[in-house]
Amino acid sequence: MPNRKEQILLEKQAEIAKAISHPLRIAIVDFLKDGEQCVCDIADHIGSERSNVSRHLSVMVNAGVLEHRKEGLRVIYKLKTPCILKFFECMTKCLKQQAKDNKKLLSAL
Amino acid sequence: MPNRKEQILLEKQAEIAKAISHPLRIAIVDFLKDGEQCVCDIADHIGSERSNVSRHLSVMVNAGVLEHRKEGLRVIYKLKTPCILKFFECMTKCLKQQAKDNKKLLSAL
DNA sequence: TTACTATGTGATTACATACTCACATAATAC
DNA sequence: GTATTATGTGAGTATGTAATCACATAGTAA
Repeated sequence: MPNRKEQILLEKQAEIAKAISHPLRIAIVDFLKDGEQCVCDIADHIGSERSNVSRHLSVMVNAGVLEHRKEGLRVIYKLKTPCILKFFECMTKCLKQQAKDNKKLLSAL
Repeated sequence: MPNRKEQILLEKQAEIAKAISHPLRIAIVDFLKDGEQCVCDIADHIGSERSNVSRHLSVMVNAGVLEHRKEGLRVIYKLKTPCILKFFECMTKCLKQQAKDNKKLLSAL
């Protein structure tokens, strides 16, 4: 039974996790780790409609994962906090652990 | 345009992120960081119906975030990979960064 | 056996999300 | 001015999710 403050923290944390809980959004963040990009290049890279990509990007901006600025016709998006990349290291670690467990299970059969 | 292998990796990563992208699930993981717990104690602690908690737990088990074992009448859940806790450090860092940005913005007005 | 407890699941409802298409807006070039 | 390009958004649809209730199952105890 969390109190009001804890509840807000939980919701904020959930919002960040939710912001990257989609394959396209993970691909976008991974693409942006090498530097900022415009919507059109992001869309080309991940292979999805620009309107769809635009929506995914705004979700991540609202969660505080990305930031953007206008530059002529283009809108440039980039990672807001470098620590978001640590998520990916964590997830890769978790997946490796899972793979190891599966292997162990498999060889035990 | 990711290939098949990359696509699977993206989906797995998204599944892990999705597994903790809910306030109750974050509260559960946070509760379990101090040790394994049964469903009833988890439900009591986070203040939600057992049936609901049971479903949240199974989502996290399926994503490989938690594991469980039976002990008499109880089913005991615990964190599968300790690295999942690093998620929380990352998220807290991101939130602190956001708070700092907001403060800066506020004082600039 | 019966009674009780812990857990999980089917069915339902309400709500959220992802995607596509068409269109609006804003900046640029001519 | 018109044309073009990049981006974002409203509407619609299809799908997914969370929560609740009722019930089934499995283990325990008497």
